[in-house]
Amino acid sequence: MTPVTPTAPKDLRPAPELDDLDRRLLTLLRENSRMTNQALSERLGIAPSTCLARMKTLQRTGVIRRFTVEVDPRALGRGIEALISVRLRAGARHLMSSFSEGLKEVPEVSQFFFLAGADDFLIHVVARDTDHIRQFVLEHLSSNQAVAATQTSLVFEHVHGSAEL
Amino acid sequence: MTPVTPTAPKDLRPAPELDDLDRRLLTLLRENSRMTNQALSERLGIAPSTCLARMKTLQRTGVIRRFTVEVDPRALGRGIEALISVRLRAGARHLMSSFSEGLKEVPEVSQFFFLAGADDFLIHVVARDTDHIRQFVLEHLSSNQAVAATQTSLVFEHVHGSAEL
DNA sequence: GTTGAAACAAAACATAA
DNA sequence: TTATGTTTTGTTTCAAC
Repeated sequence: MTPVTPTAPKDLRPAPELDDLDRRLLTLLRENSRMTNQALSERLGIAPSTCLARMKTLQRTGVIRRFTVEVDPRALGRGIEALISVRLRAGARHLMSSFSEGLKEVPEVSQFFFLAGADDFLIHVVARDTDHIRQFVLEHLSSNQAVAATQTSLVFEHVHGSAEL
Repeated sequence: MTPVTPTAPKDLRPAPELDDLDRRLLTLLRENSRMTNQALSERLGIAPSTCLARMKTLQRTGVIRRFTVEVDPRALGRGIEALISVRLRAGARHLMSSFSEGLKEVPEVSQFFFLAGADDFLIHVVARDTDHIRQFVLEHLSSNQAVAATQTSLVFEHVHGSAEL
């Protein structure tokens, strides 16, 4: 029996218990991850040393995966986005793992999902224009022996959730 | 004629020209947005003051939308993800805007896309378990008069792209 | 657009409570 | 967890290039 997840298995370490303070800290960091430790501690009403200790624990235990930045795709000359659902040939599932590793490094790929259901995965791509998307599909999907079918939907708007944790 | 995008229109300000230095700076920040200005300037081979000036410009012009953090959903007791595609009733398109605003504030909603194509949008939700997802669909989608149909796919794995800019 | 130097602020760490 | 002290490191401004 092969595992369900196609790429490197993740730790199944039980989720560390987060208290209300942790959640408020994560909420603040989600809004602005460059806030200084001091500013964070003030907003939380705790000592800077405590705040720092919390943050380190959150990083060490993997609750915080990384601090990152959201970039406007248009600024990078990537004004168009698409979602591409992909179905693999029945006999080609074992190729998903290597396929996944390759995809991750393709500049147009913003994120992708492995799915349970009719389609095997869904790729979110960010590109210059529709020709660029077509080229992506031809080069990285259609030409792949493992791919049975693809379906591309252009994205009118992409919204990130902003709810509290 | 109503606009295509259902939520607040975005600036159509032309993308500011980014040079190689800007792109390298963004790449570094994407890997770790809490790197100090000094460390960033060293990696780029420029003075700290120059690095700071670049970063401020990127923020001011909207190239950098926000500094944020990626949190492991499992740590929040949200161990399961799903993608839900939604088709609206033909006469209900005018409700998309208010629908969108509401969705953004629902804690389970990680992101969503407005689409051109057969489906009207696609919602990425993060939940405790499958019951939680079912409850989300019932409460926020099926019960909505504007929704004609939904289709839920569970996510086995969610991968973020890590290609250079 | 870039720089270095100076003044200021914060981080990191240890320690003791 | 906090408060405090010390040392090291980083931020920010600005005049000058």
